[in-house]
Amino acid sequence: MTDSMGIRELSDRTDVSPHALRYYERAGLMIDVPRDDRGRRAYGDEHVRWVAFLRRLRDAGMGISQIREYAELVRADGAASRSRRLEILRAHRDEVRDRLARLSEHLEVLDRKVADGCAPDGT
Amino acid sequence: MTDSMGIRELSDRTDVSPHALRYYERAGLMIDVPRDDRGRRAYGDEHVRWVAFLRRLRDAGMGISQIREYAELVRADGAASRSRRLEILRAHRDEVRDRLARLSEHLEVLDRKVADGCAPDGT
DNA sequence: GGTTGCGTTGGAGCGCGCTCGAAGAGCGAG
DNA sequence: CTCGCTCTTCGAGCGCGCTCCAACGCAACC
Repeated sequence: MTDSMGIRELSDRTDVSPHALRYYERAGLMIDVPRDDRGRRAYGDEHVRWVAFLRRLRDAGMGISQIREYAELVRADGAASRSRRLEILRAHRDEVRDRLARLSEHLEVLDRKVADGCAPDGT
Repeated sequence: MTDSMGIRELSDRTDVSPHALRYYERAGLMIDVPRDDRGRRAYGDEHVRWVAFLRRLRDAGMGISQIREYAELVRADGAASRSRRLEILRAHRDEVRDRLARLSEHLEVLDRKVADGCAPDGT
């Protein structure tokens, strides 16, 4: 009854490749990953949650370096950094809003072009 | 009364760098760009429209190679390729719709986290 | 003892979309 | 004649986010 999992299992549970998981660690997105007596990564459920969160930020377009910043805040200061972390999240949320707006404008234009059968010159 | 413009002017009008404009040409996104007697690119208004369209597709997430495919259809077949071109546009529009849906889900989650003040573990 | 299997590390490579630099041509102005 | 300007081509370089390899370690199984 180990309650910890190897890299393969975390990979399976998060749908993130072992290569990418090691990369995230090197890149500072996962700090202080525990090891077993043989030096192998030994993850717990909290890592499943963290990777899911991390992927969410990535999919929302946040860059690796900013996620690292966030991860370091969590690691170093915990609760004390909460307001700074919220600020990061809020700022990124605003960015996502903007991208959403621009993207739906693109969608509109595309829809119109498709509906019109496109201009004669292809534009 | 030249009615044609150099690369700098097209750049200014489209907000795309001269380097990028040359790159687009090399990449097959702009075909048969006319030259003046000194071998310099001589663009017309149709190029302004084409670059704007091209940037629209890029901003909507279409890859260079697919835009090239589209450009080649316009060039080679003109009106005859219209249905195939519409198909490409329609397919990409559907992709944009999907990305829009996923992005707004990310926005929702982010909004919720920000509103909740985030989970204690930073996720 | 050999092989299989799962893990480790460091570092190279890749695909994308530009971006930039070097070297040079052709023109007008001073 | 030289300077400065804008343009040309070719090819290298870059930032991002992985992705993959080579070489090795260690335990278990036949």
